[in-house]
Parts: sequence; C-alpha cells; structure tokens
Amino acid sequence: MSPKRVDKPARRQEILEAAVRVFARRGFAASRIEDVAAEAEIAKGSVYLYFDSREEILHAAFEALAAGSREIVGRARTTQAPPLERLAGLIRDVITSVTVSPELARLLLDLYGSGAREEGLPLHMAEIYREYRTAIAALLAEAVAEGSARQGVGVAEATVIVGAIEGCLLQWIIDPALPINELAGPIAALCVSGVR
Amino acid sequence: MSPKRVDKPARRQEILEAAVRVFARRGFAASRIEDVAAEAEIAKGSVYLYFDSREEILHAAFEALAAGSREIVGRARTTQAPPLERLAGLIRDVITSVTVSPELARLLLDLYGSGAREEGLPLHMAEIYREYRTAIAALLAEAVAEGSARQGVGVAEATVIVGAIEGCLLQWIIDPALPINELAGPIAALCVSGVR
Amino acid sequence: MSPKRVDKPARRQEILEAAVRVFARRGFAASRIEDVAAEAEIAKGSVYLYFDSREEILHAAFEALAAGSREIVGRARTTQAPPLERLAGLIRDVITSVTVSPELARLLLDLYGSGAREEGLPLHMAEIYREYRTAIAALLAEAVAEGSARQGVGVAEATVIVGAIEGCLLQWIIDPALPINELAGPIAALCVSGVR
Amino acid sequence: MSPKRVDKPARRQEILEAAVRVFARRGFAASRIEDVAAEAEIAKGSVYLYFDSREEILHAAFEALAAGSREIVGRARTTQAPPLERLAGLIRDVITSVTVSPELARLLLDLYGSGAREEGLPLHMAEIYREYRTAIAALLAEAVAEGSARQGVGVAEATVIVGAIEGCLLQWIIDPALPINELAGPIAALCVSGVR
DNA sequence: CATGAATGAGGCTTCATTCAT
DNA sequence: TATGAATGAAGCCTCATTCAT
Repeated sequence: MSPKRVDKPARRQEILEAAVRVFARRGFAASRIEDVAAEAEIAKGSVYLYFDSREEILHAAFEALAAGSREIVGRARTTQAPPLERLAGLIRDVITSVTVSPELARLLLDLYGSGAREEGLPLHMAEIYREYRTAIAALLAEAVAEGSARQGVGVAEATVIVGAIEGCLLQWIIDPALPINELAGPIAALCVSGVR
Repeated sequence: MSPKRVDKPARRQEILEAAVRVFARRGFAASRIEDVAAEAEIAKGSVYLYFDSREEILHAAFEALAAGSREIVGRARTTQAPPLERLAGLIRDVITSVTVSPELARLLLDLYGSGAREEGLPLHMAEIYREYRTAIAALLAEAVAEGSARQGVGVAEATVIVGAIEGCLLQWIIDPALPINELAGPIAALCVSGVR
Repeated sequence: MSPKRVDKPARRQEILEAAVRVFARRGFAASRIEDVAAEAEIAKGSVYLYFDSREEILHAAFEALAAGSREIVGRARTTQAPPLERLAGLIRDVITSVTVSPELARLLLDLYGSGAREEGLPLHMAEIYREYRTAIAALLAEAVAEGSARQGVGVAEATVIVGAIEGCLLQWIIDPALPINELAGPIAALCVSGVR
Repeated sequence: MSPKRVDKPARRQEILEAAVRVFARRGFAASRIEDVAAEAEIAKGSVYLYFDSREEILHAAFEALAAGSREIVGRARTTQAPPLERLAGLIRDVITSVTVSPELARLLLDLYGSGAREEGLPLHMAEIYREYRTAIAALLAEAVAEGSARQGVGVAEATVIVGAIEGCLLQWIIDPALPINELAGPIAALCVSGVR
C-alpha cells in the first residue's frame, strides 16, 4: 500500500515552495528546473515526478495565489460589518497576505506577463482582478445604498481602489524598501474618504 | 566616394519600435531576435548593427518609457496651477501617454521583472516610481500649505496615489477590455477628494 | 535509488581523446564541437557535461601534453647515468612519446598559437620549453663539470638542443612522411658531439 | 589610363602588411577582416578589392615568407665559400630575416597549421622545410667531399640542422624574451662541430 | 575606386525533457 | 520512486562576403 512512505502531495508542495523562492529570486524566465531541484534538494529529474512541465509549476504557484485572493474576497463578502469597514478589512487582508509570503507576491511580476500574452495559458491575473473589482463594486453599492458613499460611485471607483491596492503592492515588490505594512491604513483612509 | 548612407538613429528607432511591438505581443522572454528582425523587415544579423545585444533593446525601450515619465513629472512640476489641479493633470497625462502608445505600456510587464531582480541591469522601474512619489508628495505638501488638503497628508498618500494610477494601468494592461480612457477622471476625483 | 552511474573521469577522457583526434585532423580552429561529439559518438550537448567550453577541451589536451613533458624532464633529472647519456635518453623519450600518440603531437600546431597570443589563456608552450631548456642546461653543466663537454657550453647550447628536438618534431608534424623514428639517433649524435 | 592614381600593387602590399601585423597579434583564427581593414585604415569592403577572400591574405603572407626563404636558400647555394661557412651564413641569414620582420615570423604559428591539415590549401611550410633540408644536405655533402665533415653525415643531419634553426625560432616566437639575435653563433657552432 | 550597411549561414552554448538504471 | 546522464532543439551572436550608392 505504501511501499515508500513519500507523501506525494506534500512533496509536490515542497517543490512548489522551493520553486516559488527561486522564481522570486531570479524571475521565472531565468529560473531553470535545475535551480528549483537544487533549492528543493532533490534531483532534476525528480521534479518531473510531481509536475509535468516547467510551466505547470508556474500554474500551480498561480493557483496558490489565486486561492489566497479568493479567500480574501470571500471574507469581504461574508463578514458582518458596514460595507466600508469590510472594504478596509479587505485592504488590510491583502497587505497582510503579501507580508506573510513575500516570495509569492514577487511572483506577481511573472504572472502579470504570462496572463497578458496572447498564448494565454490558463493563468489569469485578469480574472483575479476582475473578482476584486466585482467584490469592491458590490461593497460600494451597499455603501451608496446606506448613504455612506456618495451617489454615482460604482465600478470605476472600484477599479481605482483595486488599482490603489495593487499599485501599492507593485511599488513594494519592485522596491522592497518601501514600508508596505504602514500602507494599509492610508490606502483605506484615502479610498474611503474618496468615495464619500 | 558615395558610400551607402543611412540615418543610423532613425533606423535604430525603427528597430526599437518593431521590438516593442514584438515584446508587447509575446513578452520579452518569449521574443526572439529573429522575431524582432522579421517585424522590422530586416535580417537577423542587421539588428546587431544597431544594438549590442537582445538585452540592450529592452534597455532602450525602458529609456523611452523613462523619458516619457520624466516629461510628465516635469510638466507637473513646472505648470502654473493649483497643486491639486496639477495632480489631476499628471494623472491625465499618464493615462494619455499609455493610450498613445499601448505597446510601450505593455512593456511594463517585462520591465517590472527586469528591474526587481537581483542581477538588476540598469533598468529601474523603482526609480521611476520613486520620482512619481516625490513629485506627488511635493504637490500634496503644497496643497496642505494652501489648505486644499488636510493636515497629515504626506508621502504615504503620495504612494497610494501613484499606486492608484499604476494599479489602474496594470489592470488595463493585463485586461485590455478595461476602458482605461474613462479612468483618468475617477482616479483624479477619488484621489483629490481622498486627501481633502 | 539505483541511479544511472557513469565513470565521469573516464568519459571525460574518452571525449578528450576524440577531440584530440579531431583537432589533429582539422586543426582546432576548424573543429566544431559537433565534430568532437560525432567522433566521440555522443550528442553535441553531452560534451558540455564534461567540459565547460570548447576552449577548455584544448586546455585539457594541453595538460595531457604538459604532463608527458614533465615526466620526460623528470626522468632526465633523476636517472642515474652520465649527463650526456641522459641527454640522449631525453631526446629518445621525446621522439618516442610523439610516436606513441601522434595526434597529441599534432596538437602542438594549435597550442603554439594559443600560447603565444596576447590574450594567452593558461596555455604555455613557452613554459614547457623553458623547462626543457633548464633541464638540458643542467645536464650540460654537469657534463662541463666532468669534462665531457667543452668549457663555455651553457644556456645557449641548451636552447639549440631543445630547438633541434622540437624543430625535428615540427618538420615531421607538418610533413608526416619524414621518418621521425630514425631521427633520435642523429639528433643525439649531433648535439652530443656538438658540445664536446 | 589612370583615372585614380591608386597603385593597386602598392595598396595590396599595404593591406598585406597590415594583415600580417594583425595576424601576428591575435592569430589568424581570431583576426577578422574588419581588424585588418582598421589596421590598414580602409573600409572593410575595400579589402575585397585587393584580395578575393580572407584565406587569400594568408596565402599572400605565406608567399612573402616563402620568397624570403627561397632567397636565403639561393644565397647559400650560390655564394662562394667553403660549405660549412655557407651553412653558417644561411643560419645567420635566417635569424636576421626574422629579426627584421618579426611579425612575419609570428605568422609561422598560423602557417604551420594551415599547411599541415588535410584540406591542404596551397600553403606549404612543408615545402619550405624540404628546400632547406635539400640545400643543407647539399652543403653537407660538399663538406664530406672536401673532408670538413665526417663520413656518413647526410640527410638526417640536415634535418637536425633545419630543426635546430627552426626550433630556435619557434622558442623565440612563443617566448619573445628569448634573445634570438645571440643564437645564430651557437646554432652554427653546435651544428658545425656536430658534423665534424 | 571606395564605402559600409545588409545579409544569413553557421557555431557555441543552454536547458527542458526523457529514460535507463 | 529517485536519479542524473543523455539528448537535441533552439536561440544568441559573429563575421565573411556582397552590393547599392
């Protein structure tokens, strides 16, 4: 039943994490399977026991990221609180998530590209951002309904808010000296007062 | 005596533009020198008469982008108008510039990565964003001084505003269906009212 | 668990020998890595599992040659016999060594060049010849001391003797019809009687 | 008749000399037509007005060298003097010739190779050395006949003498610190007393 | 004659993937 | 399962040669 007590999913996860570290360091384009294998402390060929191809590792990493995003969005949807507070909470959650696993965040740099190109593998940062916009637009609609946001606030403002969040992350990713932790408050404050 | 004459800078520019189109389509990593040559309708080897290496083409493209940014920032600094109007102008300028040359904007996806990695060739998106932050922080300081922005508004808010701008571009780049032209207004409105 | 095992040094040696044959045939400049791979009956890329670059193969071949030279010189130094007999022995040894592996000797044609050029990788035929001169000069000094060579014989004569040996090899290398085996005697005879 | 007063042969000679300097510096394999053109201070394409191909330049350089050799050999044949004095003269002439144009001598390193390979372009260092051997063998035969050289001295000794000469040149070419000028005497002395 | 831009074949090297052990 | 040697396709870049001016 278990001739070798290797836990396949666990091993796959280890390799994925190693890969994410490598990709974060050198970028996907410059990362070779051998680097990943070395980081995971296994042999090059063994990577292929857990992933079908180099691309698939990037897909898997994307999935991890997407899962995190979906969780954050879900929480904003289901939490009991006034809409603008839930918006502020979402912003805090995003910032916290990248603080917790900065390597995964760094991967964004590679995922942007792979999602935006024509060959369009099933990597869709676009999808993630669409979900963010939808969720935030819903919160804004609620806020308008209850009078905590001004009339006319809608999808465009949601886009700007998603932009503010992701644009701050972006600045931090390409310039890690930027104090990302101190930014959740200002983002929330500016966005909230910006829609009133 | 009447040697074949060519306007080298002009030809270099042509190749650069062809390269930018190719990079925008496939991404830098997937773009072969041969693709660039084909797009420019010259032979592969001829590319090397104008650029020392594949990397150098990316550098040159970055320079074009950086020049555009510097111009926009310069205009925001020197224009005669109330600070928050100049901020709105800067936002419009950025949106306009990417609308004018969308291919160049698409390059951002590649430039993010090349600037953020350790080997870091002299490509520094980080630098560009730093300039944006500085310029906007200066505008905000002026606004605070004249009372059109609330006390306490500073670098953090400048970062959020840069984020809002760049984050909106990012969403559009990876999802060109998004109506970027209609976003300059909302970005400006939200940011301006957000700092009051 | 039972990974594919290979005797790396042995394989490297095989490739090196194949390379030496190819270089001897076409010269280093005209020898493609693909030729070497074909001669070794492996794939082009496999060569790089054992050598870092095309140049490195030449270096390795040089090392083999240098090792042979050092051995010959060492033997002339340590053998128990009258100095001029040891000189004759050295001459025979050199001739024998090229007879044994003519391909390696043919490589001299390429090694001369790579040692003499300014960029000079660590290939130093000059060094080898310097060692020969030093060793022979020592033998001559002994011979002078014991009276079997005339007064005044010194480094200049050592240079001439090295020249006679290498010059004969050279003639044979570029004209293999020349009966190199029959030359050890005459070289020794002429040199020995020339220093008396 | 002379629409442009360019002296074709003279220009060809200039280019050839420039090429010889370049080849001496970097070796033929590493010398590009462009280097030669730059050294000759003309445009790359112009080289082809005087030479059909890169190879042909090397051929021409070889011819210059061969002409020098033939002259030296001719002088040894026709001079009026005892045979061993004419041998000593030949040795001096050779040494002098390389001292006069060291760059041409450095070319030997490339000519050895191009003559010895199978494709055998019409570059034949082998031929030159054969002529030397023949000439010297003739001198030795004369010397034997007049009793100034011992019985039995013949082609083998001629080969050794050619070897001594060329071997000394070789040592100097790959190690220019070696005092080649002081070697004509010792070579002659050793060879002459070696055949007595 | 002279130029130098353009060409494109060809070589070196890398690296994802395979597969024998 | 795990290994790592082997493969070979593919890409970057060089440079001899051509040719329009």
